[in-house]
Amino acid sequence: MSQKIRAIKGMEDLFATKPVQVWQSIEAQARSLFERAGFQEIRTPIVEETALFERGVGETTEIVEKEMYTFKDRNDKSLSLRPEGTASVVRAFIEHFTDHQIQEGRFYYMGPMFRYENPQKGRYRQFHQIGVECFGQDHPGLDAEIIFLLDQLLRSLHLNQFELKINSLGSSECRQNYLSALKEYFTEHRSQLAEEDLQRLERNPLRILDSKEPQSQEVIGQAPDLSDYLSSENQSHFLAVQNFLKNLGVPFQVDSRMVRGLDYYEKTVFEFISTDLGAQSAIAGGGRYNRLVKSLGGPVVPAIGFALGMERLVSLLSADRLNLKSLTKIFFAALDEESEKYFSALLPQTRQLSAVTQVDWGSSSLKSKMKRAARWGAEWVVLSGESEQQKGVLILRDMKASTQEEIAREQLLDVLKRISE
RNA sequence: GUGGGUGUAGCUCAGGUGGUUAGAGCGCCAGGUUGUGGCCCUGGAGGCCGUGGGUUCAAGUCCCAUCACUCACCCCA
Repeated sequence: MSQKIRAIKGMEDLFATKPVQVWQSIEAQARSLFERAGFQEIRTPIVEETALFERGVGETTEIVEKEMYTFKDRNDKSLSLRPEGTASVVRAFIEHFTDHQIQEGRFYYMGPMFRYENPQKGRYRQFHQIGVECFGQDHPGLDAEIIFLLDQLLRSLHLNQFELKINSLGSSECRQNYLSALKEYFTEHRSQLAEEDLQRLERNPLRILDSKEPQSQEVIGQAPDLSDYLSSENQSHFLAVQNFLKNLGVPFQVDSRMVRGLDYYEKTVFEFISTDLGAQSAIAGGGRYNRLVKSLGGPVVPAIGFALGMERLVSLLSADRLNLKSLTKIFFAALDEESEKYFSALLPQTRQLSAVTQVDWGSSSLKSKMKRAARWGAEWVVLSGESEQQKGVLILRDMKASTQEEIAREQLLDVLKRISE
């Protein structure tokens, strides 16, 4: 036997009926909500020039430094599979929309993203995101509207057990000031920090704030607070966001230690987390990125967006709460060739029914046909063999009740229509 | 990249301190029941015990390596 080819590590086939239905219903719900909020779908390529992500996501981020699927094409150009959605949407926005007088746009997307990481619960190399990007305004009301949209989506899916954390990172100047203050503070107290965190001190002091090292907690607790370094304009923006959220009835917690891993965020950032998701607690996250459009070569256009992790969300949703509707299953069992031809000729009409219909081709025994019907989950079996042929009738079996009746051929479609409602 | 756990039948898993022909449940196939699924009974197929090497008279079992899966760190959705 030749070597079995398997799916790539961290990439999954999704095929079982129930999970697929859950995905479909999430996607449908998202579309419906987003469209009503004035967003239009955008589908960008999965592959982009590597430089887009380097400049967009940030060259020193974890994602770009060691998690990208990067390769050369036949022309020796460096390409990468997208590790996230925002950079591509911004690129497309600059390419197609910024020549208008009004530089605005509301977009949503859904699709696979790729990061070369070691897989674990809630983390994959190919994973799927649903995201939203909104260009053109820097208003706290919009920040709240975007958060509300995401909150609404999660609630409409009957997701329980999640909470919203928000924070403001301030503008880049505020952040610079804060960063140096933070660095100074941790350097002073370096003896009390854990080994791990000493390394972070060099690379990215912000990360020490959400360190889980027990040893460091005390120092972290007394570290300078980002909120003290926000400019008054940023402070009032953040307060306004909170007030708008209250108006909208969206519960939230301010977490002044929350920092996010992508470089482009500033001002409002937020994260939806779940307590019963294992170590990967973030279901969705996002924030404002007012300078990204410009730094990718576009005009100055403020923007805000979020991304939602499909796999994580799906793992939290129980299929029965989504009340997935399933169609009646009708199985056609033909016992001779004449009956096969008859069922075949019937297909154009049976496919009009709001039912799942399946013809069992081939000359296996009735017993094995019945077995197949049961295994498939058929609720009804339409049976035809030689004697039915001669009498011009069919047998309709109710699999659940284990009863059956003879019906005239002419009545079949009416009867099927009735049972599939 | 680092650490832990697990790899035995299609699936879920048993197989003290090495010992002769590797098991169970479920599933699958056939028959009991000639044209009727589930329940029951009988029978059957299906295993290089992840892979490679080593120790031993003897390895599913011990040792080393390697691969895969999985959880966790890091980071993120």
